[in-house]
Amino acid sequence: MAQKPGIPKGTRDFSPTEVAKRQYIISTIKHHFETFGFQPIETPSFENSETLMGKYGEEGDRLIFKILNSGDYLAKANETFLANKDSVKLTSQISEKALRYDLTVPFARYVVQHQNDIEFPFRRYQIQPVWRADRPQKGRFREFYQCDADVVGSTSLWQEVELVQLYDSVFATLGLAGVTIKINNRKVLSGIAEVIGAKDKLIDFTVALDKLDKIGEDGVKKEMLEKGITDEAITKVQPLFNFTGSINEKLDKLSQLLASSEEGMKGVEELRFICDTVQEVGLNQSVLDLDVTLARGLNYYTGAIFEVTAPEGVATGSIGGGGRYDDLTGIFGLKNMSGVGISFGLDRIYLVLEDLGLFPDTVTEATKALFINFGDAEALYSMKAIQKLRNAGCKVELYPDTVKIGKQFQHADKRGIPYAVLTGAEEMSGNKFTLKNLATGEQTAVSLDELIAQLNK
RNA sequence: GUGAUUGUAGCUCAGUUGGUUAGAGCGUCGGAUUGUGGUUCCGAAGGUCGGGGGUUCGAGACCCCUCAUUCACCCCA
Repeated sequence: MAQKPGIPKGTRDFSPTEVAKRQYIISTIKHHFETFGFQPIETPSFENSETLMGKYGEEGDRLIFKILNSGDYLAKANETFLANKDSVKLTSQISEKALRYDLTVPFARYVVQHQNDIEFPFRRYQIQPVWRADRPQKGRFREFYQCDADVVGSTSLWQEVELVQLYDSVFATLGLAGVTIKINNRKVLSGIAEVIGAKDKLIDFTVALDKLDKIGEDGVKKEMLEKGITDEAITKVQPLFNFTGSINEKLDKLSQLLASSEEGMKGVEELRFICDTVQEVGLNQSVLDLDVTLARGLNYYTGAIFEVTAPEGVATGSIGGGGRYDDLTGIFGLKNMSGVGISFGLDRIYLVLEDLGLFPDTVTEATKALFINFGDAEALYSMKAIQKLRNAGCKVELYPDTVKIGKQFQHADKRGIPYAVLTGAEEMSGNKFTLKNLATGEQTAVSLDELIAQLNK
């Protein structure tokens, strides 16, 4: 028991079935990315630490997996830091590389590094694992996949419109009804903070507001007070706690609230354009909703903010998120390069589809028919047919050992193989094959051509 | 990082106030059944009770430490 091998917490092995299901989601997402004109890139699993550190806030830095330097890494370490157990300072000396924390920052690095070879606006997608040194819990892993689509080099709000449509297309194809695409705008949040005179507390303010549906109105107010936001300011945002109505009604309310804030009004205008246009064009299945409490942790967003939540009743956090970032490449020295992107949380989408039983049966089907092995002569006869079947694109295989027929059937059954092919002396003499449907039990004698036709259906 | 939770067979779990040789279901393997599986019946294998220490005549059970697990918070996909 105790000696049984294991894997690090927050990581997972994937069985053949699980991989098949994951591939199904990935290929759906990929298909839609390409339909929308995005091109794939890949970046390394690990980056130089300075590329990642400081981009996700203090909390983010703590959650980045650092890679120890090779060789005698303590030799160069500062004695004082070591003696004082100053982990933060020591880390920067003994670790120069780190596992990527998301795909957006490496993408920004990529854009800056390859700016002369890129034709802008550049639409790229990227589907790769990322790592976070988090405590795992439900729907939360230390290694998980992100599927990102971003556009850089255009400030046009048509990009935001398209990204909403992209979300909608993917979830419609996956058969996931009742998905809500929530939208907000950083400028609106900034505007609110400005109007209530808490502009310096923007982050604290938004983080608290974001928790409204979780801890309730009183909880949010309490947290805001703890963070030093005044009673007076909280009174001013009172309307936000009961912010209901249609998108247009909400936008009108926001206009009144933010009338004195230039930035806030800009945000409202942006939201109005995106929402109006999306409604005009229409969505397949998803619902677009304006949620002023939507904040998201990443502080590099400057315009639109997106978050996608699973249908009600499914216990999972958000299954996607994204937004507009006007200056992400700025930190790497490339100014005026606005980008906007969205991300799909593969692992969480998997959990939701599994929960709702939305994986098509065909996803996990592998081998179509198993040839029963009666002996070497029969196996040779089978193998000649198998070669032709495979050339014709049929997924078939021969049971490798001459064991009891029952056992071979059982094997096919457990593998979920739908057909068995029997080739004994009888079949060989008539140049036939006995094809048995394992679900119904019915079996028929067929020629090779008929076999190919049957198994290719 | 904070607060809880649970560790007994491959899996899911029983196990009485501390008391002989630690059980069940499912799964695995063998047989009934040498050209017919998924049903049924019979049989078998499989355990350092997470690890270490302690209390006791006696510990799976009680105490301490430790490791692992799951969940919530922080944060986030």
